[in-house]
Amino acid sequence: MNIRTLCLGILQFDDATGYEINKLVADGRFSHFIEASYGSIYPALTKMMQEKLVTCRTEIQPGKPSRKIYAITPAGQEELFRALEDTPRPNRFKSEFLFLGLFANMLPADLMEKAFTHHENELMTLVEDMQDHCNHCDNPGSKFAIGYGIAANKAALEYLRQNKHLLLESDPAEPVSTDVTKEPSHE
Amino acid sequence: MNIRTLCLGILQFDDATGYEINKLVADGRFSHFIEASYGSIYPALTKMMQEKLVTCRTEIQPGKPSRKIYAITPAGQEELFRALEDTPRPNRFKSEFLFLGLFANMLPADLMEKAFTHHENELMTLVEDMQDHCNHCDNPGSKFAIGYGIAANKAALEYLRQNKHLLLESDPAEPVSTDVTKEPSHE
DNA sequence: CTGCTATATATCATATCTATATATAGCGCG
DNA sequence: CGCGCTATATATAGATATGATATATAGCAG
Repeated sequence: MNIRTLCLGILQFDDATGYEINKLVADGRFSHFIEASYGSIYPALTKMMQEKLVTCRTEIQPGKPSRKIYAITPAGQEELFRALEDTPRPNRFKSEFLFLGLFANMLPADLMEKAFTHHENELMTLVEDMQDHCNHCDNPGSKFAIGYGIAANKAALEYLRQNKHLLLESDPAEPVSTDVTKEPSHE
Repeated sequence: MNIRTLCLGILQFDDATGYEINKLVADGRFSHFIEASYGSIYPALTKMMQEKLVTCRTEIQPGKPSRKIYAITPAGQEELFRALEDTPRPNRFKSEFLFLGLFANMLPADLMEKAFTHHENELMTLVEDMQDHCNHCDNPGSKFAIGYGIAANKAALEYLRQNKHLLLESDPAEPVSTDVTKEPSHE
């Protein structure tokens, strides 16, 4: 699945400008599926217009750049549904925060604590935004997707809260097990 | 955070060849942090060798391409820990499966069902592999990361199972049963 | 003995991202 | 009232990364 399919999919729901598509992919309702940015969206739209997969009407705005509003054509829909038949690629999850965690014992404690706090806030905000968004959403596919995201991120958040002590060597006050034979004093 | 930092981070734990780094990033212990592939790893290593951030010793194998084993230098460690001070970028999660879900009501039911089954199996395998991996893992940072992944993906899997009916046009009406016993249908 | 997988380096064409240029409007702030 | 900031809107250059392939050999299954 590529940028073309993403754009066609968005246009299948509603006509849009390149600017609007970018917003939807960066922040909005289409931000959890496929990555894209200006540099790929505008060329994709231009090319698909040449191939008659989309049409474009120009809305002149006095004093502002004209809005080029794209709409999907029947040929575009064919291409879209053809592409959707391919087995979707596996989910992609990448976390720089977790990468940082690999080096927890080699880094200053305050740096790690700052990172944990930051990440926790990030997850909280994300879950709240998604829950908010979920309420103002009627499309069942979107609702399902957001629900999926809420479930996964809530679980991650809970895991984070319950296990951060494993990397924040902070609370030795409450040792988990008393019959450990090995001295954990190394490093 | 970029490919350079990723490579330095891997080499911080152990010397490795470009081939091995690629394996670790594609499949292995370092597959949940930052994306990379041959085309970016080899050039990064070459450049970092010129900059003395890594060293390279060549191990000649008769009949096979020589192994170029890279090791991090003190300057490389400095660069690594410098880079780790930057606030990690937010987690990235992208799912083509969820994108497909947006069009559930426009696509053939069997296509959607196939996609759901496939995705469910994918998640199951992933969770199992991670649990397996978690047991044979001593590094606390790695353990934490895998635990995080297990928590999130288990929640996603559970959500999937409990909500797939929302997109699989559940026909909750009793279908083909000629038997009118009260036995709840299951399959 | 053929095909497949694994080891191992390397690069090319293509795709994509990041950052910027251009232009205007509106808003808050001192 | 101007200053900076944000938002709207298109577009692209340059840097970066991906995906596929080339090269070469070994081991294993059928």
